[in-house]
Amino acid sequence: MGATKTDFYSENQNELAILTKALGHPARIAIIEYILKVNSCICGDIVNELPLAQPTVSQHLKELKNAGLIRGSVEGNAICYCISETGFEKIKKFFQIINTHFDKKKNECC
Amino acid sequence: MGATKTDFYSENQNELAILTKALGHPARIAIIEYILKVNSCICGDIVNELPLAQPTVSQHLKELKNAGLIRGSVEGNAICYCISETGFEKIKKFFQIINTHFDKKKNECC
DNA sequence: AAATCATATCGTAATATTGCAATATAAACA
DNA sequence: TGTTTATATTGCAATATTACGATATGATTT
Repeated sequence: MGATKTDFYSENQNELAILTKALGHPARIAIIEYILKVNSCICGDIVNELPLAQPTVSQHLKELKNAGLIRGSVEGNAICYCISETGFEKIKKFFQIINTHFDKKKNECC
Repeated sequence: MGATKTDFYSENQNELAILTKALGHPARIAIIEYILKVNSCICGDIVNELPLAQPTVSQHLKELKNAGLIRGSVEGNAICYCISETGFEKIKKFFQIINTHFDKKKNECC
């Protein structure tokens, strides 16, 4: 018990869940919004922006990176983070399907 | 430790995190996709569709409903679930901002 | 080479989530 | 009224997440 039955679900379902789960924390939403604002930044910038310790921010960045929502490139002794299109493209497709649902069927419901 | 510092983040950030968190599980993605396919259904239909016990499905439905992603209306002794626009509209706005980011700045990055 | 700066990793405590058996609730039907 | 049907709630075990201090790594600067 307690462990998600990942094996049962489709690859696409698991992938989508990983992406949305990565966004499912206010700190990570704040990080994404901050990067959107400044275009690119380093870990230390986010530590100054959020009420979290450096290891915590580093961990959140790791999760966003693993999900494919941000990208990090070595820039001297720092690491420059920016938004990655690959992850967001996949989520975008999912929401396009939902929009189609509302448009076509007008969401007729009980 | 261990508890999210909800107080610090903006209402919009917390709300977005709740919505994406609710989608951040393959079972709940599967439930949303199933409802999209059949338009509306009852809890028992999902129990037959997924490898999860009835209480587990009920719990996932509760989370999706609390987040505002689905709606449930009493239909005799069953409850009819369908997709709710309110929740998805909020996520949609967030992704529109991200799309603007890619369009305008062409995501110039280090 | 030593100090500094930036980030990652480790270890751990607090908390949250996942899943289910058992049980409760509530409507429909015989 | 008793039974069936459909869903929700409770309680609990297993697991996962969140957060941070301490520490490691690795590049830059003095």
